Amino acid sequence: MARLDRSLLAGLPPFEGLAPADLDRMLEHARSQRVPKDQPVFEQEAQAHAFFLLLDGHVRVVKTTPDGQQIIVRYISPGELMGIARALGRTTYPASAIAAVDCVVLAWPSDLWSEFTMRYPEFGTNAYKTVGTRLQETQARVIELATRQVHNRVAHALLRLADQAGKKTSDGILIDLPLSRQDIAEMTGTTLHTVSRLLTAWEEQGLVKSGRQKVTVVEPDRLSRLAQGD
Amino acid sequence: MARLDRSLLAGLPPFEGLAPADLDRMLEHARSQRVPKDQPVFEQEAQAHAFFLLLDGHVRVVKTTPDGQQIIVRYISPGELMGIARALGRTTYPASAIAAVDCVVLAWPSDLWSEFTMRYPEFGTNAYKTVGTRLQETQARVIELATRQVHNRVAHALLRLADQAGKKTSDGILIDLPLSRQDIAEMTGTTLHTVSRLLTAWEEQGLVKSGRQKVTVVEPDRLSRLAQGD
DNA sequence: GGAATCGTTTGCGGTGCAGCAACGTTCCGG
DNA sequence: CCGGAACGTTGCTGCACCGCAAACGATTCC
Repeated sequence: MARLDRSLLAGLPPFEGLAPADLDRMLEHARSQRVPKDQPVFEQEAQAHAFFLLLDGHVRVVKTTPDGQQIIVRYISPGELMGIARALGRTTYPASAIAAVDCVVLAWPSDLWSEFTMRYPEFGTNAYKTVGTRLQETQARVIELATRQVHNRVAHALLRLADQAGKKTSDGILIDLPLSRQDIAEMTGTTLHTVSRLLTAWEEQGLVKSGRQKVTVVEPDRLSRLAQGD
Repeated sequence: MARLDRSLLAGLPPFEGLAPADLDRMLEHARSQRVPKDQPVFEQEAQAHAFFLLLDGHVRVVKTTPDGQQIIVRYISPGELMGIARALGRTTYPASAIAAVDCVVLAWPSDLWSEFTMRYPEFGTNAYKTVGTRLQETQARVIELATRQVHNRVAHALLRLADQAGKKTSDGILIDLPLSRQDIAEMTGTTLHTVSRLLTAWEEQGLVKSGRQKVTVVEPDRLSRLAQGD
């Protein structure tokens, strides 16, 4: 097991306000782990034996319906917790988490969850704040699905991704993870065909540039208007 | 202020596992309040000065979009907490809560939230479990909106309401609160027109009976098949 | 370097559902 | 008891979007 450096983690949201000594104590129980691209960190319905912190990379959280359709619930960025089934009062994972690129994660046994939240209340507070935030985000998504059209939702999804995983380039903001039309469709509740048509149309208007598993937002402002308004 | 009887509250989910003496201490700070039908318990964007427990009645939690569209987030039943903005790390209410019928609620000042969750950890645990449950429910709704057709969603919504506010009658399960076509539409992300068409079609097939602001589920099983399957 | 695979594009047809409009029905208040 | 408001129904029209199918480029793997 690699030696864990406290200084890399002290600033992260889940550990905000936590005493350095307590952070060290938590890290003693953590296991660092590499997860290659397209490999699962954890899988839907499996026993939640561990919870995780993403250190590096990007993770796709996916729910599969009984009839096999997939929905991308969210993308996890470095510094975020995931697989915190215990915080939801569950013993199994409600979704699968797939490494979108090669990732590094920290893993703790789920048994430690209640101990951590009790012994380190700052951590507990931060964790529950995360759940609260995700509830609000998810509710916003319900609203969007119920009231907005596909092109609004796709534009909004691209903006969120650009914000979350964007990398400045000469062309604009490159979404720095492999992102297929199918992925975008599963984020927005549509089909890859419709996404493809939208992207080619937007490319003609100079709003975005896109290629195989790759999207660059060229004009965030105009895209933002597309997302909200009209 | 009416005298509050502990025995009426001890069994409720939010107070599960809480010592009777602690429950009494919490009730000392509570204010009981009548809310007439169609009146707000709290309103979206307003300062979250209080959190509530519904004692009697049914409350509609509604979000209004910037452009004025409304979405019914959920219905609250007796024994449930609501307006717990503090648990989400917010200072304003993310939605409005409207009494669907004459209601009785218990109200506590929001300032007591952190005190309660710290001093009575069982209450804190229960409250955060509520948030976790709602996150899962909301995510299930995202899946449904993204993958199922309108008639599936409407059927499912009716079944949930029947389960939550159903009253056995000779005809079947009456949803025991005023429920307009518009309300159902706002729960499922469609229009009152489509809901009306669906209900008349289902009435012809003997699945439901419905009238002005009133729906009775006659054949839950067949409706359930409509909700999931085909 | 050629074949197989995967992601993408694009045309075409079909349809689920929204939007509008008109009308009917129930309820309520003066 | 009457008039109006609120809720519900229903026909028609349109179109946003899906689903299928076929073809095309880019990648990967022998």
